[in-house]
Amino acid sequence: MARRTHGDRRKTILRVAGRLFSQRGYYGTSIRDIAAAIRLQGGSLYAHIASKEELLWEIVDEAAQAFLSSLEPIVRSGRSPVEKLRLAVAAHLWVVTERQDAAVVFNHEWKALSPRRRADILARRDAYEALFREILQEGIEAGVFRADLNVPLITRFILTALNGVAVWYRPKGPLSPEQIAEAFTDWVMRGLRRCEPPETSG
Amino acid sequence: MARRTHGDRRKTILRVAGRLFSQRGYYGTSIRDIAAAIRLQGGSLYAHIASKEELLWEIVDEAAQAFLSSLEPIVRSGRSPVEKLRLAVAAHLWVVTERQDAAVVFNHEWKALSPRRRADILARRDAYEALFREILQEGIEAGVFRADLNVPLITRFILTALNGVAVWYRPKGPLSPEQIAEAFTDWVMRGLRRCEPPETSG
DNA sequence: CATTTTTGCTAACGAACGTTTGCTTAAATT
DNA sequence: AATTTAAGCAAACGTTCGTTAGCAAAAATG
Repeated sequence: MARRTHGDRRKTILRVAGRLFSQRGYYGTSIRDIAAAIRLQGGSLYAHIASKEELLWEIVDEAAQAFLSSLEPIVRSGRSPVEKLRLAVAAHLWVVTERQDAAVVFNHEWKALSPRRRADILARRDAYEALFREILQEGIEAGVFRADLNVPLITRFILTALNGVAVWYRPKGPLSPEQIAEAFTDWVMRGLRRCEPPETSG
Repeated sequence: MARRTHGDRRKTILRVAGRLFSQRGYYGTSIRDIAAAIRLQGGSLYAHIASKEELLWEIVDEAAQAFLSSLEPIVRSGRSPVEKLRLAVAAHLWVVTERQDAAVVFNHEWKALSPRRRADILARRDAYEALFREILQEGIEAGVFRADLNVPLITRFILTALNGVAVWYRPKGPLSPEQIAEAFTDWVMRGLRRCEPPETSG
């Protein structure tokens, strides 16, 4: 059976820290806040963690991994640009809704990291954005997306709008991640595609 | 001539506080940080301000005013929905680029306000969003925008993408606010409009 | 020029911060 | 049952926080 309690506490701490960091920010959350949320004394956390920044790092690092590892196979697949974009949007929204706190912290609190770790996260954020740009670029070169798109700019618009979902999404709200993905894809795609007569009637 | 220095110092403090709050966040910026940036001692600021939160409030309140007062006349004008949306996007981006720090602080640091002030800001933020929704709704009812748009959702996407510009925009960068507005409007509008043959040649 | 007001300094306040220490209890291992 | 290991507490460390008090220089006002 191995051990039961060991590591569980640590995961609880990480989960609670993620929630508080996402709600109040890194500097707005104290070690004692995190401890109190699981009915511990502040100092007791240090039996499980090395430092407050380590907590932030683990949350942000895990989010970076989640984003990158979900997008890479899509970009590398042999699908069409349109299909790639559709999947990429869905994948991004999957991470954003399934790991909401980590996504918010990843997007808003990376500045609180040490310079070395901040640089690491920024590099991976850039790599992610570059993968997204690749899809748009490919679509342009394949002639399915309009050639006059400002790819870096539009990519940023898309990613910003998608990341914003992490801030307002509520699992018990009226919209499922799939519905959000569909509405977003549907709307975004129209802005990208070259003008063609509609395929369906209506 | 009235007084020369009076009020200047205060405005300087507000400007510097806005910059630091936007770069490091409210909790990540200390009174001594702000003071040091204008070569003063921490305590000296209190000859000009009542509290740190007052600084945050003035920045956020001013931004709220700027956003609302720039959008209201557009929504109330007799223009077409398409023209209203174009102007609204341009106005939003004008505020966001011209008062960049305040816009970032308005979007990211309002949580640090006292409950009463936070509620005030949230109400005005909601009012702003409602004005934006009105434009989309009007466009649907006029038959120029697609009827199947999820208006609250798309409005959120648009505003989030626009607010994101406040984070990455650089006045000395390659893109002017006007270029950003044009690319954005151009792209967004295609996702909203009902399919029609283009009116203009080219 | 005298005086009031503004501006800034130094020093300190009490509170909260992240973190460490030493001790105790509980759990797991032999 | 004895012993090692893990988990948590209470208290304190040194630092930084927002803010205040008392005093000095500078500027504006009469």
